[in-house]
Amino acid sequence: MPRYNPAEIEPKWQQYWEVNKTFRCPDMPEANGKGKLYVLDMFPYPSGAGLHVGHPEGYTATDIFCRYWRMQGKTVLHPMGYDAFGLPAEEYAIRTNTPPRQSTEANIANFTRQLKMLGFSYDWDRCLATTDVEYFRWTQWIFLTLFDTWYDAELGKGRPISELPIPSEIAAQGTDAIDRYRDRQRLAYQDDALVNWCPALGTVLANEEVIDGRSERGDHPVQRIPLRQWMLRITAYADRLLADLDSLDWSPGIKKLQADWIGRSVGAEVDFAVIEQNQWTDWLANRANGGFPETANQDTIRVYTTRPDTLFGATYMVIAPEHPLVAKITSPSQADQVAAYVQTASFKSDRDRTEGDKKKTGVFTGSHAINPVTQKPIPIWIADYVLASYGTGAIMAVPAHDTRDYEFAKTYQLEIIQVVQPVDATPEELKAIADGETCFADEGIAINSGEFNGLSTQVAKSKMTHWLSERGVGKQAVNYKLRDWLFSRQRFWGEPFPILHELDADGKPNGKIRGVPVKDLPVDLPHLEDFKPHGRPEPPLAKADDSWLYVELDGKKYRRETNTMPQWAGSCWYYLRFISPNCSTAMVDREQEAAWMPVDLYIGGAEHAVLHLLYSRFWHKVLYDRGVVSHKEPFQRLVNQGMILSYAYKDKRGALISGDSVSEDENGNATHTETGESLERIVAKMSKSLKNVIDPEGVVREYGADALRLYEMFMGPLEATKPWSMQGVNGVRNFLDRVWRLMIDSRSEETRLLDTVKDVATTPEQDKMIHSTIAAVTRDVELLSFNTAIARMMEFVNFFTKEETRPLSAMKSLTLLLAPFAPHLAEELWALLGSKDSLAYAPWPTFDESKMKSTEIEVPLQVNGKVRGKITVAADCTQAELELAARKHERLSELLDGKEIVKVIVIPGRMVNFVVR
RNA sequence: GUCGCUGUGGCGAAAUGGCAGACGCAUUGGACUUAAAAUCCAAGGACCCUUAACAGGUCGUGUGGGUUCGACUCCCACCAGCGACACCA
Repeated sequence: MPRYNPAEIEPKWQQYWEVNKTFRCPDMPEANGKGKLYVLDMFPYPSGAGLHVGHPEGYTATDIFCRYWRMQGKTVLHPMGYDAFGLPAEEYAIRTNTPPRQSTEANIANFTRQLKMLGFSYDWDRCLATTDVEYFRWTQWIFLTLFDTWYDAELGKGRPISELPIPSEIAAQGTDAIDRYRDRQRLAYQDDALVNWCPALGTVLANEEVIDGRSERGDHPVQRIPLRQWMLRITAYADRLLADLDSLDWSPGIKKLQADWIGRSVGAEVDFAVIEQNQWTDWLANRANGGFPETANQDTIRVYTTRPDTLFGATYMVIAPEHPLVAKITSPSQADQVAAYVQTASFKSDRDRTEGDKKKTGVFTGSHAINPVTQKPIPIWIADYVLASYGTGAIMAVPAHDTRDYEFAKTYQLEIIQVVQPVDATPEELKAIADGETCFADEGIAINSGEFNGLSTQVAKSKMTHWLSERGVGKQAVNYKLRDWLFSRQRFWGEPFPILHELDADGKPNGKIRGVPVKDLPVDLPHLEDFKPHGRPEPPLAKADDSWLYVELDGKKYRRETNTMPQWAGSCWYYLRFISPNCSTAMVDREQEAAWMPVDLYIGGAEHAVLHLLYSRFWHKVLYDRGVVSHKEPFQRLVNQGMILSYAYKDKRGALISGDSVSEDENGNATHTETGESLERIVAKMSKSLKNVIDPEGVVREYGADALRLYEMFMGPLEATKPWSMQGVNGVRNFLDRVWRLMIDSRSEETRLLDTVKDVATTPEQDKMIHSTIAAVTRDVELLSFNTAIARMMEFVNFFTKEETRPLSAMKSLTLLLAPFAPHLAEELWALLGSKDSLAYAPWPTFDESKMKSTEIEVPLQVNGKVRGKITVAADCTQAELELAARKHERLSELLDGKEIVKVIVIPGRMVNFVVR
């Protein structure tokens, strides 16, 4: 009667673990254990929809890893929490006019219930949410630290703002000037930025949250408007964020993604004088004395180029429509055209600028600048293919050697001069380039470039840069695609900034700001009556009561900052809080931080490959510079789980059919169960619109949590994208049933071991199976190759199912191997096999290699690489013996008869190959 | 457009230079059963030849080429699917 019944044993063991605090992690790693292991999942956003089958994929992988290493004697830190600020909760609040905290807490409770149902071995006592006031107290504290830090480029290190050297001319202007100077240097600073304002969402968005001119969330249009915003100076850390990637155990793909996002390039800044040609000699002489200025003067346009070697080919210039010199250099005759163009560009979203046929547009300013090497005047154009936010917002255009400039020059009939010659090109290609019929953007040999002729691109670059800097006209420069991080949001449901704006006698901000004193943290969110956005880019917190909004401190009146932080803020440092979640004196306990960091294994989806990881690394480095943490990098090893897809079905009209009204025949042809119409099967992301969402809770109800866990791991490699199949779940459930029946008498009335499970010695053949399975599962778990580990356990079970007697020791080994994968079933069997305690800390089985080997092995015999026979020989057979045995093989000797044997390859224990003619 | 990942039976996959398809699903056959379910056992890449049977042969890991005694695996070129980025000078 007693069949394997997960509905009964799973809640039982979950309760056991909870009551006994089986997975509570000590404050510090065990002194006499085998070391610490910090394994982290990317914590979820607790959406109202509950758990998705994608969540348990990574969580099961880390859980198996943790349970395995606990059994191997490591002290394991394995926490879980919630990234709970964010737009959906606020949108729900706006719809229902209930505080977001309410729905957030309900969602968290639901997520926790669902996660516990899957039997993960988290230390739930460490659970936290980014929305906990005691958590964001420290998020605000970190912001104050960023606010209190400037980046010392010479030392390559963030330092307290009090240590910032004040230039004497600033100091001479008094304390207000000093304050303004300091505010400009802080890692957290305010700037009038062109922001992505999304009217539909009522907020500005980070560049990364805008996709093709539309919001990533909700797909609403986004406009660019100037607004005073908080920025974080992540660009100061660009070099370190790039260089320290080397030390990390991440996949090359993710590293490359990060490196490309940072986008470091080395080139030169060059000044082009916007003057008449007859003023050139004076200008140059002036530069030769004064050198290359820190910032460009009013009469020059500074450009950034990665190809200074092509300067002789710079036949025109382009500045961005937002460039500060636009008004100054526009000639009266061009003023109308320029104004119209600039206005059109400002209304264009990024999508309009980049999408479509990408035909380049622009307008002539009427002014010219002097090319510093040819000393000839070249026209200055305005075009939106030049971005204000990269480099200097201006370029020298070299149409012969840059595809964008080439397109533009062709459109407006601008001059094209070839200055680089390809090294290997056909005469036709050479002619096309020389005639301006083709653009050549690669490296080659300099031509038409005066004294630089004949130099390779690499040499010409450095010689040209040197030439320019000697004359004070240019210098070597490094640029990054990475921009400073736009950190403020005009939303309610986020961390308030711990910043106060000083007010003058009239109650107007006077431009001075200060941080909220640390002792006054946290700054909690105010109570709001109304959550509806008002459609202006002014934050909802501005609607708070005066009692919250206005503060008096040291005799001065202040108004609170009303922006809130983006969702990234809380997730930037949660891995640190898990180490000492209740520490009330610091964001993380110093000693515990040093003991547990870095995170040894971090698993999550690839969608966070760039932003979350980059932002976290940035904060971590600032905290490192300020002595809060002891390691340069937070996440030593990173693994991205693959996406789980699902089958969806379309009928002939393309309409989507729900999976439960589809039947498939043995060839995978799908038909509609009601109409009999044949359907097309596609594999796609799970979505409501495709009617192909799998609900993990339903799977647990029908098959059990152990089956769900096992299936998610058995589907394929962790990092691969793979489609969900309910039949596959049934398959692994079947395996768990077989494990149960291997040991448990399913015909008895009460749950008890089978009579065939006996405490007897194992046979050599059984030993071979036992030890090779232990060896394989151990290796596979360490490599995160869970699908193959499960396959090996299946082979083990298939083998012992056929054995008349099942030695108790073998059954115990299997139970322990299975424990990380299917912990509920394993605990139940472990108890039935006679143990009183949980197996969570039972020693992992060990293997003996000498018991894994057979005495005899079968070796394939090949002729010219084709298998023509097999022989069975002793496992330790030598090369000579093996060859001799092969020659004696009946069929082989027939085939070899009369042939000339050119060569014999003998690999002992593997194969024999005769090469004949 | 650029970069990255992937391509192996009806399906999910395994094997990273040495017997392709472990393991699982689905399928088929058998045992058990009055019967069914469940369970247990077994078969299976395609094609060909021969057969009562054992056996034997050819082809086969997206396509085309190459390296090698030997290639799913390494190299070159291409095709397809998925994903990311996308005027970054």
